[in-house]
Amino acid sequence: MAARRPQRRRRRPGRQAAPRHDRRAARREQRRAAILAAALEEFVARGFAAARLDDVARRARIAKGTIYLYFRDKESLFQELVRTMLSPLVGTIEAAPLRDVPIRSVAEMIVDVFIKEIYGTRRKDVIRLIISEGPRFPKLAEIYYREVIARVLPVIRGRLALAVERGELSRDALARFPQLLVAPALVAVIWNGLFGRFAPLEIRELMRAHLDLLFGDGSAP
Amino acid sequence: MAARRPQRRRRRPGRQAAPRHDRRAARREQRRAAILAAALEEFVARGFAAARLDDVARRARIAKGTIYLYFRDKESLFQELVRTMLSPLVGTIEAAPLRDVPIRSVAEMIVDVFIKEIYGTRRKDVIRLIISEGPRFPKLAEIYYREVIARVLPVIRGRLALAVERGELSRDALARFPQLLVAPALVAVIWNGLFGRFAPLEIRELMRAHLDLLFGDGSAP
Amino acid sequence: MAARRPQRRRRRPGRQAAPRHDRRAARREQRRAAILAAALEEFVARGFAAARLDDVARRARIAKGTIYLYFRDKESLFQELVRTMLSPLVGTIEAAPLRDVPIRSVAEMIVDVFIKEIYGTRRKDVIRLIISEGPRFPKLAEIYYREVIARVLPVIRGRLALAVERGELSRDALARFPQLLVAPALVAVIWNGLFGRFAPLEIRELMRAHLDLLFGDGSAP
Amino acid sequence: MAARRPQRRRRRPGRQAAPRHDRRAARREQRRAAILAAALEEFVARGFAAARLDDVARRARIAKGTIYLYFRDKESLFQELVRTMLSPLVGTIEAAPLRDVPIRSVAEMIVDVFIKEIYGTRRKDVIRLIISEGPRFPKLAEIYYREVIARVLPVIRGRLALAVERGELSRDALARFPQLLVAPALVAVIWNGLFGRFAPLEIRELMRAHLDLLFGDGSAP
DNA sequence: GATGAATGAGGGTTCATTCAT
DNA sequence: TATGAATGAACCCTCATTCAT
Repeated sequence: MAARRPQRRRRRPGRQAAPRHDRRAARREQRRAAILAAALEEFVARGFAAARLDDVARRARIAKGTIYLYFRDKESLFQELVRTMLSPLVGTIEAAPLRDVPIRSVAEMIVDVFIKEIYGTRRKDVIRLIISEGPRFPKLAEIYYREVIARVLPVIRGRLALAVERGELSRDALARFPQLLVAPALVAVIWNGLFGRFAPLEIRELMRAHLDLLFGDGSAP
Repeated sequence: MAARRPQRRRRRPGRQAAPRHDRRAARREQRRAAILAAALEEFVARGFAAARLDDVARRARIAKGTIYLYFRDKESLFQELVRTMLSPLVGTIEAAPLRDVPIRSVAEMIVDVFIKEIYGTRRKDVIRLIISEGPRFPKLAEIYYREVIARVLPVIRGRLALAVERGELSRDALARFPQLLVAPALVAVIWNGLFGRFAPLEIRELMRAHLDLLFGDGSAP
Repeated sequence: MAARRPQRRRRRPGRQAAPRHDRRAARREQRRAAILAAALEEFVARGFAAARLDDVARRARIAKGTIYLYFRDKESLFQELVRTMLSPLVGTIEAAPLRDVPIRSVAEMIVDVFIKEIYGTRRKDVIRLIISEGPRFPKLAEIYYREVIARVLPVIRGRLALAVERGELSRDALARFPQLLVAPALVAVIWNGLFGRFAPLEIRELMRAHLDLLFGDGSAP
Repeated sequence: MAARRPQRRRRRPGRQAAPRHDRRAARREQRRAAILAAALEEFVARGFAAARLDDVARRARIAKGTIYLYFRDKESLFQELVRTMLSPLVGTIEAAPLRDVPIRSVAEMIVDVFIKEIYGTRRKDVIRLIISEGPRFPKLAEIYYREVIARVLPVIRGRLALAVERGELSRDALARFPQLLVAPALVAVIWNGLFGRFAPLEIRELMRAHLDLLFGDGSAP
């Protein structure tokens, strides 16, 4: 049996179902993901400056030097982390059929996405990281703005403007400041990160109350 | 009897206006303030971990070792900074005559205080610091919660509950989640810190729109 | 079966005499030794507190940080130094065939070992270090007591007790206080460390005189 | 009564029983002694390098700067400490009527003095300090040698030589190496400093055994 | 590619010494 | 003379980055 090991390593010529190239690329992608996952944990736990690449490497079960084969330096790793975590989310929003449902449902959808895809995942920690480190890394804030905010906000603002046009909304306040829609959700992220131990803030209740204030709760005209 | 105390402190009139002891205490307070001011700049600019006490000292025009005559260590300096910056604000809110004005005015007052005393000052940076560093410094979050949140929030919540009782508010949403009142203002602090260069958010406009959503703008029933 | 282990270690003959792993371990051991040697010089020259790891590194021709790859911290380096220097000596004493030679020869052997293996080597400096720093590093004194004193002393005491039993010694003074045997040698170490410049103490002469006092010099009955 | 305080400060002209000068000198001497006492504690507890003048000052209940009014610097303070502690002892030995008592009594006297005046007092700690720090402070070792060793040793050696001459001693070993007389006592100081917790060494018993070995115990010829 | 030993700049903290009061 | 605040050099230790294997 031990004699077979060498054979496994030599590939029979002309038979590769998956070419060596692909398998390498897959392995590479796997490693990259492992590093990013490890980096997320460490950056979240300690902040950018205090996180140690040594710990990232250990957590990803690779050698410290290997990180530099995948990322130029610590800051670059951080940037890629943010990009990787948040970009997929943008598609979800952009693809949502916002025009075809009542505005209150649109708002509920957006809040739901925030709660499920951000508050309920590690993404909330990434948001916290952006808030924390953004001021020190202009490039980070810029990436986030360009790749997330600048793509999501106009979509939402557009739908809200349409709602005003259609008479679904009697005021243009929300259309002018779409941030008002999710502001409490963001505050919940921060609040629970800081004060969750003392006075946890139930984000679902909070947002229901918020939406009731914005749209009425249906119980009364 | 109490009237005599001041007399003991005054030395013979016309000899020394400020005795040596007082002058020292004054100088000490001045130095402490200078260090705190310098620390604020550096912590805001670089975050806690990356800020260098060397720079704090240089900025305060003192020697590095002098910092340790006023603060036990870097973390202690940070804590004192937060305490010093935020505590005075609490009194303002606590002392406000909230019960005797209509609830919309109360809300406007609170928003005004936030805009003038936080957004318009260095305090907004302290808030940002707390958000950034709080998760890593449980003690910091606790201090802030105990000394600020836990003292201000009940006052506001109480007034909002009273408003519900009095029929000033038709829903109890705000009373249950007073955070909804200032959430957008906090978001404005964060937003402008991150994206002010790309898309500044006018906090006054934002909060007027917010209050209009909550209370109506008076233009329409 | 045990015979196969060596085979597993030897790679194919004629290819690599020393596999990479062994070479690394050897290099590691070499470095460790270099650091310990450098630390000995510096600690002896300046004492624990005043010795600078910077100088240790320079002397060992490595970077400052490298020390921390081999030793947890300064104190740990110090402890390892003491352990490394003294432990090998213990075996020598334990293995000596004390029971089969006359007690005077035993005493001479012990004194010889002290002179050759301690007084004649850097170990005397380590002894001085223990004396100097022991009171401040209880752990150090404990290590030394447990690993050296507690292993050597009973052996010597046992042999002396046997000598009393056998009638080789007419008094039990030495058996009760074996320290009396080497006390002058220790004093010589200290004396020459302090006053060698003014009045060197010839340890061989001193110890011969000492043994003569204890056992007689054979010239007279 | 309070009115008298100012009067106490003004001295009535022409009446000083003790002139101002003397009282100042006395106070000065007192302070100096307090500093030395405090320094002894601190140097003994932490060693020269690790002792902090801040602690010395606090212990002496003076300001840190005041130390520099009495001693040039830390090292100078250390030297003066050693000098002050040991010099008085020398007179005791020099003045002892060594010639008129039997040599065994002389030896017992010397041992007694060591036990009472060194082992039983803080002087043992000073001895330990000299052993510890001497190699790093040649001046210290020199002072000790010149002021203590060089004055005491010849006296003892002389008496021992006389004993040989008189036939009180059959060998000249002790006369040639008077250190042999007190070596075990010195070892006891060191031993108990290091290992007292594990295996205290009873210096009186030890020295009695030692003297018995040197002179016989009288029980047998 | 992967490793992990090695590097060395950098920062928090201490403390002997100075000096204005 | 006495004080104690202030200084700043020094030193331990960390960790991002490099590089020989």
